[in-house]
Amino acid sequence: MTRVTWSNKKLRAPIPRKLLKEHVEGKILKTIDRRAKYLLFRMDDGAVMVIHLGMTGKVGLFQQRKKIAKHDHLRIAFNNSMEMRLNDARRFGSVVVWSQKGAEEQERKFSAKEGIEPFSNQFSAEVLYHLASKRTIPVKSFLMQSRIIAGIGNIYANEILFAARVHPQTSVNVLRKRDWQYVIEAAQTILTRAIAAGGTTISDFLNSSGQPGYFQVELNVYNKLGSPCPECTTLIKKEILAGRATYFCSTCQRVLT
DNA sequence: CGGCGCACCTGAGTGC
DNA sequence: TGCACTCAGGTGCGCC
Repeated sequence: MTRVTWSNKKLRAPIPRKLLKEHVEGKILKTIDRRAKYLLFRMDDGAVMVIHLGMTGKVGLFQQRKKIAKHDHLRIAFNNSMEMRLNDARRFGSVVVWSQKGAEEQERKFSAKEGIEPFSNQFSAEVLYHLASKRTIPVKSFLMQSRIIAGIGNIYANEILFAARVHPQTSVNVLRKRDWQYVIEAAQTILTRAIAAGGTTISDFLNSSGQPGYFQVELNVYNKLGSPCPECTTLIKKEILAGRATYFCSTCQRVLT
C-alpha cells in the first residue's frame, strides 16, 4: 500500500492519520477478514486497519486516475495503478488502526465485546435461549444488539422475524428453544442470500456501476408498508420499535406470551 | 445491571 | 432549478 490520503472531515471519530502513515502506508496488505460488521485489513507485520461502514459507507477499488467522488474520505493506493476508496456520505463509519505492537491484545478486547457470529456454532437455540432467559426486550431489538449477536441490522431483523413467523415485539424471554431454532434457520438462510447479493455489489464496484446489494435481495416486509403479505395477503404494518422502522404481518407473526 | 431515547451526519423523497 | 419537513441500512452514550 503505497500512499494513504484522506479528507479533512472526521468520520464517527477523526481519521487516525498518524497511525495510517506509520502502520499502513508502505506496508504489505496480507489478508482481509471480517468480525461483526467490521473489516479487518491485516498487514504482513501484524498491524491491522479496522474499517466500519456505518450506514452509508462503501469501500471500492478504483483506478488511481479516476476522479474522486464527493464523500471519498480515505484513499489507499496500491503499487499497480489501483486504489481503495472509502466513501461515506453520512460519516457514521470509522477507521481505526492497531499497530503491530498491540494488535493481538486490541483485537481480543475488540472481539470480546462483539456478539455471536450467525454462522458459528455458538449461534444455537441453546445459547440464545439462555442469553434471552432473563431479559425482556423485544426480540427484534435483541437480534439487532451487536454485543449479543453480530451482523444483523434493521432490514434483516425484520426479514428474519417474518420468515420465522415471530412478532418483532415478542419479549425475548418467552421464546422457546424451537422458536429460536426457527429464528436461527431464518437468519442463516436470509444472510446467506444477502451475502450472495453483496458479492455482486463488489463486482459492480469494479465495473463502476455501484448498485447497493440489498436492491438485489428480495424483501418480504421491510419497506413494504401496506403491501400484501406474500404468505396471506394481510397488509404489512409498520411500527417504530426502539426508534427503528419495524415491518411485520400481523397475521403470520403473532406475539408469543 | 437492563432498557430506552437520542445524537452523530447528509441526501432522497414528499408535499406545498 | 424553492423550501420545509421526514426518514434512512449503525453504534454508543447517558439517563432512569
